[in-house]
Amino acid sequence: MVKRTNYAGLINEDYVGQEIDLAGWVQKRRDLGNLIFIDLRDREGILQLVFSQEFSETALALADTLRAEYVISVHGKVQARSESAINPKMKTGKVEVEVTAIKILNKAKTPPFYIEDNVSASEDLKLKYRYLDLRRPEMAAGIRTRAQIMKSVHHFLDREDFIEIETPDLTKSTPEGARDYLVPSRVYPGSFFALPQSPQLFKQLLMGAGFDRYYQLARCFRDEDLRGDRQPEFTQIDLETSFLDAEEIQALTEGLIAEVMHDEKGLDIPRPFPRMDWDEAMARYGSDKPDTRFGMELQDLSDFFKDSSFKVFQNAIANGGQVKAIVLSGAADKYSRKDIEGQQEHIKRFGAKGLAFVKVTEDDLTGPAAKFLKEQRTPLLEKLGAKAGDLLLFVADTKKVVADSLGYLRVHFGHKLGLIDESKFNFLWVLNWPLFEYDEGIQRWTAAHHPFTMPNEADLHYLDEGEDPHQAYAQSYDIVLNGYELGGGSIRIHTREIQEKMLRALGFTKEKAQAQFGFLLDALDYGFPPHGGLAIGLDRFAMLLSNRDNIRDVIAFPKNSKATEPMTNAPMPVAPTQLDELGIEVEKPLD
RNA sequence: GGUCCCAUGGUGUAGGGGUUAUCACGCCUGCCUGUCACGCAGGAGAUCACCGGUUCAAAUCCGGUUGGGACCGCCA
Repeated sequence: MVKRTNYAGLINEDYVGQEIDLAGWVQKRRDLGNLIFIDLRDREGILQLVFSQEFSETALALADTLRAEYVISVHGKVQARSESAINPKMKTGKVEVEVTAIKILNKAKTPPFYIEDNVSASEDLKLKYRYLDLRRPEMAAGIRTRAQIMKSVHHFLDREDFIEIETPDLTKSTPEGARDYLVPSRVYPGSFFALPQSPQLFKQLLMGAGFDRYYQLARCFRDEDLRGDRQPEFTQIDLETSFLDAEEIQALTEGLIAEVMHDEKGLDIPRPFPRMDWDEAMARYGSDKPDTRFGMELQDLSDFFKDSSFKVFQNAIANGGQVKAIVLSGAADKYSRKDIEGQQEHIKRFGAKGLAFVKVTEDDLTGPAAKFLKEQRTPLLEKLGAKAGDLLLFVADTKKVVADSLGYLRVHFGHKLGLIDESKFNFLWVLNWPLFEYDEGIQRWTAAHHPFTMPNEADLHYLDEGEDPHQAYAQSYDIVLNGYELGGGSIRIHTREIQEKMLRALGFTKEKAQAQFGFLLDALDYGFPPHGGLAIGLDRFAMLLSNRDNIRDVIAFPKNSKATEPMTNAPMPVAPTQLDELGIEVEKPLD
């Protein structure tokens, strides 16, 4: 086989006159009889090849037998196309290669879907033939964006004197957090390793070991149901530092992100990034990861409607809830009553009992709720900054239901109304999270971030016996990008005293705490430095920089939404002998 | 665990009780020397996901199963 001299996708006018050797896939054949055009595709792009008896009779004959996705190598001369033959839609459209020799390296069956961007094949089919899907330029681009990010991260953190350290994948199951993926131990039947949900405790222990600045592109595993931005295995840009406070860690993170944005997008993101307290984010956006590319903020009308004749509003307020609204500017005529009632169905998922709405006309309000609000039209519009032509949406309920519902509607209509500038990258720090959150399912308080998060200094006393720990806020911070939680971190607890208090507040007895986290508690006794860190979701970062809406698109071999892998058919039942060795008996054999 | 949606040639689809099962792309054959969504002529290709029910008659209606997608719960 002849050595390839160039990538097809990189050939341009500079190469005119040169003899080159290319290798790649047949994207398209256009057979005009004694003149055949082949679009040759390789990892860098597509280039037109010309076959004619003028250049080679043999090559022309072989070109006639080419089909889509055949793998070929060619030798030929780069020529400028005549003015009328230039294709402005192609990067290589000013040139073509006159082929004097061709070798068919392999044939191909007709692929089950077209190898081109914007294919409409089902997700399932594309995953089954993932190696074909990845041939599509937009898919390859996502994978390469991911690689670029990793490269920038290595460069930046290496320059900042971080030490890359690997932590175990076979580790210990922990009761807090997500469901573990378990790995049975052959040597100790009945005992299991767990795959790490994150390297959290190991990286803290590395601080205890004195490494001072650690990082890792860490694979993490969580056995929970999937979403567009969640896969059971994913990668974190994981870092931890000693002796830095939250602001210093944030500044460092901003440097890291700015470098990635510069390298990958050529953008200079202004620093410092905007910051917002968690309470404020929830109040203004109904979300702990607000998309700040557009306004339409939630406005609190609880005081305004305190004495309202509208019973729905009044009752919600009397029961300790809220009334909030969003203003859809100029949208009064864009949506029918039916459209809005459709949205009402959507927010029932969040527990909302209803969605009140009015359309603002020149001197009136219309819609089902109008009669209750008409009298207050002028002060209401003034309070909301609304005007004729606007559509007002109200939700009256508990604080959480109001935030979830209006938070969802804000994002939904923000997209629908085209308020979002898709070219923007709005980074935002969300600070001062609650230390705990109430888990309705198991009826107890759990760590909002994780159990090793340091409370705010002023809130430390809430962890004391007899106090209400649930009022405490944490020294934790999330980095948000365009409405996605890109990453998060915190200052960690570095004394045994506070860590024990924390575990007690979470319902651990002293014995259980020692059994589960004894290795950490003991380590804290041996001169543990103050420390903190953060982890960024590499998959989400790559997804957002590639303008995709599913992290599958930036993972070479992802799972489908049912947590299986259609190409290899994993997971699969295993041979009984394998189970015997592990001392495992399966209740209901699957075959 | 729950809710909603989808399943028809290789791919995307039309069809909502009786059809020769629609169309486009793709595929195959032939013709064609400037195409790039090539063109022209012809052709092949579908147990309408599976099982059961209703009916004289089911791709179509009903029930279930399987597979897939989105969301809630769950998950940082």
